[in-house]
Amino acid sequence: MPSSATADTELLTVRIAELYYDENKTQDEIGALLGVTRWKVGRLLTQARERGIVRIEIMHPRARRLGIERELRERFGLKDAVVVPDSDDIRSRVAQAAADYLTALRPVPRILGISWGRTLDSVADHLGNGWATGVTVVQINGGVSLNRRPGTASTTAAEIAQKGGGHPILLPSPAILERLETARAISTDRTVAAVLDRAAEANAYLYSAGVADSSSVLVDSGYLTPEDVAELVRKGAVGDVVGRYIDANGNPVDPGLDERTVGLGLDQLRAAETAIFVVAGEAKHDIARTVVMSRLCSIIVTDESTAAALLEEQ
Amino acid sequence: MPSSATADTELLTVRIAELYYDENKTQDEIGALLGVTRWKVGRLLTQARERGIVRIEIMHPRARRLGIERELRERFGLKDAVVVPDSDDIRSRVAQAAADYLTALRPVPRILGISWGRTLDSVADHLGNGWATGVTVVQINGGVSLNRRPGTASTTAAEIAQKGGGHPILLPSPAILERLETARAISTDRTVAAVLDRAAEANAYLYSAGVADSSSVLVDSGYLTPEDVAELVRKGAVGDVVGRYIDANGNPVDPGLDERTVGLGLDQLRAAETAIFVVAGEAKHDIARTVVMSRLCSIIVTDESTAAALLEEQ
DNA sequence: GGACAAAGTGCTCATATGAGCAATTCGTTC
DNA sequence: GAACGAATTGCTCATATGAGCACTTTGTCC
Repeated sequence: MPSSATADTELLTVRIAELYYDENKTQDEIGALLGVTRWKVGRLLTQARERGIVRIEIMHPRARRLGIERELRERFGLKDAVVVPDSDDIRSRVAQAAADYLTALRPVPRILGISWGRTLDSVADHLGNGWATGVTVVQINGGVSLNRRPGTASTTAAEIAQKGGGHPILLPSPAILERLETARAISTDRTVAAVLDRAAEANAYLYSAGVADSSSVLVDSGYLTPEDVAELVRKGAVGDVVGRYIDANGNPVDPGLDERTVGLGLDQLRAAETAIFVVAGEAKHDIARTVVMSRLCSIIVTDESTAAALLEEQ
Repeated sequence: MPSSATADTELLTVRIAELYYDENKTQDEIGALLGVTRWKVGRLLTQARERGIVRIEIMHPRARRLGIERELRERFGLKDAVVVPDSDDIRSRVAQAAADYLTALRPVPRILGISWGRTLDSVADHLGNGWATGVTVVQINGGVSLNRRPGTASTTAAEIAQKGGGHPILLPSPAILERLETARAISTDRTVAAVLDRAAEANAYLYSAGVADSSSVLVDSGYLTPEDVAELVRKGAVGDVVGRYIDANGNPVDPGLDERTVGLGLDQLRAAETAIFVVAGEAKHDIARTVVMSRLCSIIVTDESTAAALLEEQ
């Protein structure tokens, strides 16, 4: 009777698991109690764990998924990856994880380049005081908001700098300019150029990405109209990274627009030793894939389902 | 900064737990990796388990709650207790647990006394072939169904006996008789008396209990009318055990009715070495309490929430 | 029925781990 | 600032545990 033998073993396994994990008896004791050798007890316990009869879970808002992180690192050649288990407040948990990562980053960065947006804001909130000592926080893309949400970009930088015992350097420029000449003029202007030079020297970058649709912060802030974005999408735009719209291959969708965008170039980001990319949420799966595949980041901080989406193809 | 120190420790604990349980690294390795001594790693792991950061669960239909079982044994002086975790099919899981218990019972009973009803039926179904060798299964209370469900009681006994390689002995009598004289006459009748004698000799009893309301099997089978039951409830009936209605103290509610009930007496059950009581479900919390408190059983097989209800009072 | 591969078993031994204890640090109270 | 008790730390040592291996059992194919 093979099936009943299997059932017997399974039942035995369950009893053993209970005695070991709930009653914390020793494998010897269990063996004596149930009439099996302690080696068999040990083997059945291993099986119980492998077969999922015994489930060990780490229940904590700051828990991570190290297994998936390893897969991401290996699959995409990343320097590091941080994956947070799915939950109802992923955005906040991912931001927390990014803040934790930044805090634990060694060597402590002397200059940190950051983008801006809702995600970065949230990371700033989750950072603890003293996360660094005397850090210079430089904006890496134009940050003056044209419409509402005044000062968001600058307060993010200020908060991160202040909590790291340092000071922010703001990029005094719009994100996107209307005319190419203006963009060139502003980029070479002493005050702006100096900031971009500091940005280029940063030891680490921390940035997020936007989705290419009318919900974009760039639309919200008045740099682009919903029609502009629709046009970009037609040309293959997946989303924006530090203000620059890219296609599925990670290249600027619209070279003209790209030239009118003020800030660190994508290639500078690609060349960076430590480029930390923070993404969360279903909507950003596509742009996340693009960023990771086109090697725009060396480190990713994300949620489990985004990570799964990245890993699932072919 | 006390709170931030606490937060740090907690975060460290989470990291340690991940490395230990998910990545199965050794405590040494973890210590080296995170810059703490291996003893601290060990201590934090213990804390993590105690504080519920690490949750170890045994996910299996036949899992049990040994901790609660121990409490039940101690609190009520039971010989044994079997508690199954709550789930959506408690009835079936509890029946399975009872079947498992019976199978593992040593010494293997030569004579088993059983009651009948939905619960017992289910236990019979869950028993495996060869659970005993040559067992005699005796009905301990009258079992002829008056209305529908013909033969239910006898098939239960037959199934248990057959699977145990033995034969059933049926009690050829109604559960409750209308007149006292008939009851006396039938109980002293050779065929019935012989069965009751065997029942009294049983090495173990297995029975369930009914709730005192119109859903009772005794109503269903036509022995009592819904009005009869309503009257009994008025007199304090909580439910029935082997066909006998008892009050909260475990005494017969209606001595007249009790005398007209054919089967093993409650005191015989109380005196038994091995009286296994199987109950499941919210509705039976009260009768379960009564049975346990009035020492009608020496072993209880039940679900977690029933057990919790038993344990919760003062 | 015999031969062979696969799975399972009992064991040795190196290693990982928890209990228990002395030394230290920390936080409080005077 | 001194004195005290409580918590925390690093450690020793006994014990629990898993890896690896020879041996046995089981199942399968000819």
